[in-house]
Amino acid sequence: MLRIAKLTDYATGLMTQMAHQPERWVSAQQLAVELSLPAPTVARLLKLLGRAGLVVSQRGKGGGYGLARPAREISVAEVIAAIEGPVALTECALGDGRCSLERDCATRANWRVINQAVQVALEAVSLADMAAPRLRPVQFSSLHHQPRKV
Amino acid sequence: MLRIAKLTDYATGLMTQMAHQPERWVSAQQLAVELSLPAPTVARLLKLLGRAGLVVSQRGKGGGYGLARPAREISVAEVIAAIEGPVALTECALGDGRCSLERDCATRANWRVINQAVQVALEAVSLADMAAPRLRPVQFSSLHHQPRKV
DNA sequence: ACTAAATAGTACTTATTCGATCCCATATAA
DNA sequence: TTATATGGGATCGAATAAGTACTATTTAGT
Ligand code: FES
Ligand code: FES
Repeated sequence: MLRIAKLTDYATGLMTQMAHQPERWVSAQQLAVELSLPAPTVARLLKLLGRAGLVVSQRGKGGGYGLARPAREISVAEVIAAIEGPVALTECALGDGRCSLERDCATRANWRVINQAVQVALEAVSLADMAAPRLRPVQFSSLHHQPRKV
Repeated sequence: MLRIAKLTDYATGLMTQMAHQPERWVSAQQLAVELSLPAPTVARLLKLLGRAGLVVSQRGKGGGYGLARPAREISVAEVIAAIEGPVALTECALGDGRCSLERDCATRANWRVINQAVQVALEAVSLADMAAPRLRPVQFSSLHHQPRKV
């Protein structure tokens, strides 16, 4: 189904929620309650996001998390990458071409191009877009393939 | 890491291989040997692809599989959909909005847009492209993110 | 008619990943 | 000093993916 992991979905939800309330230092507990997610999972995710540099944290009483940058400057691609690692639709797409089954491995080069296309699509959407009531349909004018019947 | 399933990777390999040799009726056995994949798995995949209408089959001696349409008219998006189902990065992206946690579920609408963006990116690449020695970098001229008002 | 070769369909088992939880250390405001 | 919060890691069960096995059906050739 070309799914992102559920944890990644949670993470985007957390980030979007933080984008809504720019008052610094929202606690993991509070976010868990607001999104009805298991608290330990939320805590773990925020740690990951912190390590990736997407959120900043303040320890101790009254502490919590906040977006490291303005919501407009954080893309969903970054959030996904923070949780699942870089976009790599296939195993061989990231280098170490161990599987030299294909003729000269043109396949790998082609997958790289596809990866980049998806990457660009995900970079085009920021957290501010996600927090907005409705994301404007992405403008894909030149990328049109002929419509296909089901 | 935003991976497609390994089986899906196999499937695209199978389709690409068939695009290389347009002589009809390549057997599952032969494809398994050519791609160094386990034969039963290849057989199962080809059945799925057949059910999806992407390959046609001929039973009996001398039979096998072949592309249902010219390679240029089959996109990788279709192959992925045949194995993994429709592109749905998140659970709620496809309807049945059970999780009404978000405010009016703007999130779902936004994920739909992202899904479509990825979908279009995958539709832009055909099997003929994959079979070609090198895929032309996808033309993403119009997909630039521009600041917008709220 | 018989046989070999191939797909069609399904059920089963194993491996891997995902998701959730727990524990303890560290920092900080009150 | 204490309550509260993050930082880091280890662990466990569930869900999913991947591989395997078996039987039935179709078809070309002899
Ligand atoms: S490196 Fe993956 S197909 Fe060649
Ligand atoms: S339906 Fe999924 S977030 Fe609302």
